[in-house]
Amino acid sequence: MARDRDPDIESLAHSIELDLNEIRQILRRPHAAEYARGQLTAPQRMVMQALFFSDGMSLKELCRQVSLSHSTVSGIVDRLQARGMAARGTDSEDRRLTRIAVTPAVRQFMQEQAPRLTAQPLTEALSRLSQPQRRAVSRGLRLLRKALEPKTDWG
Amino acid sequence: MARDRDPDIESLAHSIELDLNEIRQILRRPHAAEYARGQLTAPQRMVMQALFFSDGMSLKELCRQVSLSHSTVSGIVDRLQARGMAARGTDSEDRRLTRIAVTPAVRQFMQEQAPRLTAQPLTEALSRLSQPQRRAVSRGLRLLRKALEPKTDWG
DNA sequence: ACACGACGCGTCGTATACGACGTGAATCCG
DNA sequence: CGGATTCACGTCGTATACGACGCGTCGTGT
Repeated sequence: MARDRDPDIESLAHSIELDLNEIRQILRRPHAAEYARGQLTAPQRMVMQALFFSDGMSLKELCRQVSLSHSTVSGIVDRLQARGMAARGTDSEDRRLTRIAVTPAVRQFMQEQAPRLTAQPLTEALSRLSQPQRRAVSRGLRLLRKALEPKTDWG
Repeated sequence: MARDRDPDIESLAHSIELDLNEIRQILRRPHAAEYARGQLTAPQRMVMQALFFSDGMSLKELCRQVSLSHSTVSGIVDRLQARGMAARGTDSEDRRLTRIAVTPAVRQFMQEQAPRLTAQPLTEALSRLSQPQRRAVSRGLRLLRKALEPKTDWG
């Protein structure tokens, strides 16, 4: 079983793949333009947002929050650090951990700009939808994510 | 108007962003493992799939089909070409166009492997869902994509 | 015929994005 | 208590992914 090659599902998978590609592309593009002044790309903004709402966290925890591999996040933090927007420090409890946090100087600035850190194109797009439509989008994504998660046990 | 900062929508946008990230990550990972023997990454597979179902197409058309910028696709075709799986040729009608097609040698091989070119993790995930759930996923994505598309006119 | 703008493509620089590997620190265990 | 294992992180190599730039080609207008 499960080897039954269902053309309908495969065609649906293809169409979903294209939708995901286009959504990803649209979400990536405006960010670079919108935040060009702040020099923040979409992933950088996500990392800064996660850091801002905490007072320092390990790289591992940061990876979990943004759903990216540690090597990717490490590179992002590198650039953030080079710009003086984030700082690395060794945890005093466990010297394996790296404590990553936004710099105090930036923290003040972020406090005012925090609302602008949210994904604007996405927010605007959602605003154009009705409440039931928004729920449909959210539900569809959560369903897909759940179905994709390997560890999830589907009784 | 439209400047009313709705916390609900922003929170929803954040959650949707996380869902999209995780979906993307899951879809990217298994492909590398699944098609490691064929040396095909997910974008390479998409390009090959598009090429296979046509007898040569321009880079522009290829970009449109996979929703990627021409510079990205150009690089992917470079690697495909280096492996001898795709070929470039100049169009005789319009010398600006580059005619991209799968090599005849690979075409024979692809004919047998074509079914395996579909996104397997996605297909399997969708198989685990019921028909109404699949429709909910599809509908949610289409809604989001439509809402994100800038050119779309929303009466 | 011929500048000239529009178009398609290749390339470069930069930023993701990941797996694999190495290093050092903490933990486990005999 | 010392070796093995595990863990967190940094780094490397490769592959996306994009905008910007430049080149050659086409279409247009005069």
